[in-house]
Amino acid sequence: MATRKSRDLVAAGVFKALGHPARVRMLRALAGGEKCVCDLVEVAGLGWSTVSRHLSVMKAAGVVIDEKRGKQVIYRLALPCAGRFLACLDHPARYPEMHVSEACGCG
Amino acid sequence: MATRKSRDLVAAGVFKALGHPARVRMLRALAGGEKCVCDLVEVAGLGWSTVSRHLSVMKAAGVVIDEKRGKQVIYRLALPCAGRFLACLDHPARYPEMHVSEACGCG
DNA sequence: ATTTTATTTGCTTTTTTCGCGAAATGAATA
DNA sequence: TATTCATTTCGCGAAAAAAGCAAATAAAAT
Repeated sequence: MATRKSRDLVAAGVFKALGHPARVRMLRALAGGEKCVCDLVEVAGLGWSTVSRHLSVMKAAGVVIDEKRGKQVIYRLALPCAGRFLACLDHPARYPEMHVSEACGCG
Repeated sequence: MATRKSRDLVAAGVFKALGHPARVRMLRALAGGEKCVCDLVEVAGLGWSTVSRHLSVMKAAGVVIDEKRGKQVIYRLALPCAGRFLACLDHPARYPEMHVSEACGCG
C-alpha cells in the first residue's frame, strides 16, 4: 500500500528529476510529443552522455518512458500532468512585467 | 521579458525546491491552508533550523510566501497549482497495487 | 530592561549532482 | 562477420546541496 511516506518519496523523486534547467527543457519538448534522444540532444544543447544521464534520471523517477524503436530510442512523457504543471508555471500571470490580465486557474 | 531560458530556470527552481521529501510533506500541509513554522516543524518531524532552511529554499523559489503575524511567521502556498500537481502525483491511478479503476485527468 | 518564545542565519562536514570524453553495448546493415 | 549508428555506462574533477548544531534576531511578555 502506498503510505504517506512512500508517496512523499515518489513525489519528491519526480520533482527532483525535473529540478534542472536542461531537464525542464526536455520536459517542454516532450510535452509536444515523443522524441528520440538525438532530438533531445539538440534541444538540451549538451553532450550525448549528459543527456542520456538526464533521461535515465527522469525515467527512474517515472517522468518519462522509453521504447527502443528500430535503431533509436524514443522517449515520451509518462506524466502528462507534469507538462500541464509546467505550462502553469510558465503562465504569464507569473511574469507581471508582461502586463497580461487574463485570468486562469494557475497561481 | 521572460525568455525561454529564464522560464526554464524559474521552473527548474520550483521543481528543485520541491525535490525533497520533507518539502513535499510541507507542501502537502500547506495545500490544506496556511501554517506557522511551528506547525510545519511537527509535520516535518525535523528540527526548527532545518525546517526554517527548507522554507527559505521554497520561498526563494517562489513556492511559498511568508508573513509575520504577531509572534509567529505564517507560510502559505504561493503556487496553488503545485498543490494540484502533487494531488495528481498522489492519485491512486499511479499506484496500481491499490486496484482503483476510477479515471481522472492525471497520468 | 530582562527573559521567553519563535524563527533565522552561519559555519563545517558530507553527500549529490553536473558535464565531459572515452569506452562499452547492441541492433541493423553491408 | 565486420562495421556503423544510436545510445548508455564509467570515471573523473568541479560545483552545488544537505545535515546538524551553535549563535543571532526580533517581537512580546514579565
